[in-house]
Amino acid sequence: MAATIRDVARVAGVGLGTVSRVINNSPLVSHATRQRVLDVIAELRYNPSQIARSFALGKTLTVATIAPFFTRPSVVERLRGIEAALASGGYALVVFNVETPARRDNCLRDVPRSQRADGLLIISLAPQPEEVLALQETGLPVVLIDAYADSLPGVTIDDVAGGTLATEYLIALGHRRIGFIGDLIADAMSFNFTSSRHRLEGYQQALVSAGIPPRDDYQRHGLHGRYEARVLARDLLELSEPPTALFAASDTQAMGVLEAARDLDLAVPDQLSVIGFDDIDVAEYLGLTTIRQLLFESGERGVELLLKRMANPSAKLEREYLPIELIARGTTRRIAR
Amino acid sequence: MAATIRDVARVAGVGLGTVSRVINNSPLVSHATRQRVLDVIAELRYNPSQIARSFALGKTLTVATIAPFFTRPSVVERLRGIEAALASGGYALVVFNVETPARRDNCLRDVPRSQRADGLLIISLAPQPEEVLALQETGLPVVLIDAYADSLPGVTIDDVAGGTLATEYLIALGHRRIGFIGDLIADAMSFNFTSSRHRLEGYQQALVSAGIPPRDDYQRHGLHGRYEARVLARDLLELSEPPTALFAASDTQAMGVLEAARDLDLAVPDQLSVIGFDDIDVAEYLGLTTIRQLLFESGERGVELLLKRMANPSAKLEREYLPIELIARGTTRRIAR
DNA sequence: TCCATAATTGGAACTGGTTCCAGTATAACA
DNA sequence: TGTTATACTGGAACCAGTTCCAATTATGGA
Repeated sequence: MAATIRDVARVAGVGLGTVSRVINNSPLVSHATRQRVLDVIAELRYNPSQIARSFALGKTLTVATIAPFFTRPSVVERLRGIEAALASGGYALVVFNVETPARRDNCLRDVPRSQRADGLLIISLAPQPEEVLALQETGLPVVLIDAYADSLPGVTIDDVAGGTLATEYLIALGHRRIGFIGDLIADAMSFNFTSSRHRLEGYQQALVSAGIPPRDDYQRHGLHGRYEARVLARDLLELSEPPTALFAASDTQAMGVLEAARDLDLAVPDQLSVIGFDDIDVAEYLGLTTIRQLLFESGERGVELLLKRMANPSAKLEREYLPIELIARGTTRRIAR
Repeated sequence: MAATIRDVARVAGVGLGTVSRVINNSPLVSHATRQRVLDVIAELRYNPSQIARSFALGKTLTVATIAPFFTRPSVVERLRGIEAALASGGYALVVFNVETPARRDNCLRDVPRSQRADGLLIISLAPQPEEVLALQETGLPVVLIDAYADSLPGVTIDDVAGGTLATEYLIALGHRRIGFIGDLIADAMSFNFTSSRHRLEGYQQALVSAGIPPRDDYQRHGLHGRYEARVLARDLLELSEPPTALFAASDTQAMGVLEAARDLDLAVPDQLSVIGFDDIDVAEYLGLTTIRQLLFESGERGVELLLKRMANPSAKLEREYLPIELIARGTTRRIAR
């Protein structure tokens, strides 16, 4: 059986409180006593129990993260930022991966309730109003990353502006027939992902502003993934009057578009321009034109907001917008009208 | 203040034990009593405290994972397998990301000690013998994934065989001048990564078996990463007698090789064959020939071993080898002698 | 030398669950 | 009707820390 603080106290011939003070580097212990206690700790190979400690303190020194599809490169990069920021603050990171709507709902309900963590980060999932209420009722500090909900703090980008930026760029290159490939609406609804929807909005706005009527048959939606995007894009590119440019709501989907182009022997960018979103790691490798967002930083900043909120739960609600940037690479080009 | 089990007991007019039994679905409660308690629980919005629960049970219902560079696609995929397997067992996953040798050592020392978790999975890092001892002393069940250490259970592949498989394939295609790109030895040493080293061994063995003397100048090592591999490969390909085929110790590095070939206007596979390792997601997209290993499954199997060990810590040491498989795609071809 | 103050120290009470034993009510049966 | 087995129920003891108050010892100054 592992030694407890009482064993240490007994063997060292001191009181419980003294051992606790030694463990916690309290200055209220004489040098001699501290040394004696430390010796006994080493002798008994005593390790304070984190659980007991958490219990007594009422803190877990842990932050939970709910992330959908945490293998998606963009999510991974955010998680990395989160982990880095937490580790430097002495917090551990518990990760809940969500791959089904049912699990999304369960996690959103149970994780805050379980009091496993002192704070919660939610990535890319926007809680519904009633879920927000339930969250607030638990009193657990929450910060959203890449998602927005009324009365919850968060770190996001302006996805509508991102969609506009991408589309305007294509328009500026002379494209008029511009297609969009994004997440399945129903799917996005059940998870309540919002980014693809907002990017689509931005896309439509840009078209309208340029006097180009958005065409329904140029907008396709499917499960998020390279393969699905490939199928959608192939379909789109086989229209009798196919788009000359495609805007994909994520780089992953843009990769599917590139595959579709390859399938159909369409040269990119000569016959088809492609623009993605996120600027994930492979985008550079592929020479993919895309909208860059600061994924790692979004994690870092989310943690910062969360820690602030944990320190002072009644602090005013902060919401941070990270910048986006067009990264022009080799999958887009100017066309003659 | 949140309600406690005592509040519920008082309001419901029952004993502590009864409430506990209701919470834990014990059959030893009459229907009427159960209902009354459940009503009070709902009324008070009572949520059992996980911490107190853990404390009383002496279990955290949590498993910790130490992973190096958890943004590497191969690591992410293993983590996904781990998370999936844990979630179905009701365990939460705490992740520690290691990106420096110092943090590696800290994590390996502190995580088991802190008793934050009921079990520990270590990915790709092989503990040194003295670290193994320290681990065993804590009594925490440990399973290694993609790593090997004496007297610790683990899930791995045979990396030497993988290196041989890749190299023999290139030899069978007629290549005689075969280069190798792998992790920096010093770097691998300080983290104690072993896979790249073992794949190199397999490579050398295959060459020797085929009567091809391994050449030192055909073996390059650098920090793990696409960019570093690109530089190494460019260097290698500019030798006066360059290799006709390159074996990269990972798909990420193989991507760097492909970039290098592009830099030097070498057509792949016509002028250069490239083979990678892991079969990560993008490998298929790139048409990269590679050695496939079952990453997701390695996480799942690791969890299974761990749970078994947690249930019975004195169970005999199990070590599992997952199969590997050559996936021939478009970056390799037969050459004339 | 004595007293006030500061520096240490000890340990009871507390955190919120689980467990298990003892006690009570109820049902079944002779 | 009494006896006994069975079904429930209550709550003390326990888990291993932290905190804080009271007690003790040391220090400094008059």
